[in-house]
Amino acid sequence: MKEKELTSLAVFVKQRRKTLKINQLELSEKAGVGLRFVRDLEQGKASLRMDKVNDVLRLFGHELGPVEMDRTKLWQ
Amino acid sequence: MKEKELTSLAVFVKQRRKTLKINQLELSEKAGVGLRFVRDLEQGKASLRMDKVNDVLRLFGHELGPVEMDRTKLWQ
DNA sequence: ACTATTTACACCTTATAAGGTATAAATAGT
DNA sequence: ACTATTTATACCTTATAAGGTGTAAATAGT
Repeated sequence: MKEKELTSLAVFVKQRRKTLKINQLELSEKAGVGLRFVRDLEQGKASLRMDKVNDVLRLFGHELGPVEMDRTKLWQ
Repeated sequence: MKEKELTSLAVFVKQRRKTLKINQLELSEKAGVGLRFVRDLEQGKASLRMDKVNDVLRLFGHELGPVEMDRTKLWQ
């Protein structure tokens, strides 16, 4: 049981992709990134490159920016 | 004249650091990243690793997340 | 203006993300 | 249940970020 933490970013991308009714391959092509990258992104990999993530987010009219940490994370 | 675009993330970090009255070296130590990384971050380097950026943002109670693109960027 | 501190930039090495391919698992459609 | 499609995981190579060191430029303090 891996229980990998699903980040809000991962959830965001997956949900947006679903709304567009496209699969990971199509998303990767539209974004100009590799299929493997989209997979890693939706799986919550933490060490991705910002510029590549932004290539994907741009399709949804979004980009990476600093947001307040959710308070449950603040004390560890 | 380089005219490197200063991203909102870069500005955010620099401003927060200033309010804490610490220099780049101190920030890098607190965050557990290299000095060079902090420099690149404040200079707006686009290809940084998300996890390292988050190591810095955590000090300010923030983290990377998807935010709406500012509308001026939407059509190029 | 002078000096000390801080920040920027270049070169180099090492660590690792990105991406391809292949396979397995999961999910959806009938 | 069966089958097709989609998604996840592993192995490998290549590209490049991270970080150290050194030097130059910029900024701040007097």
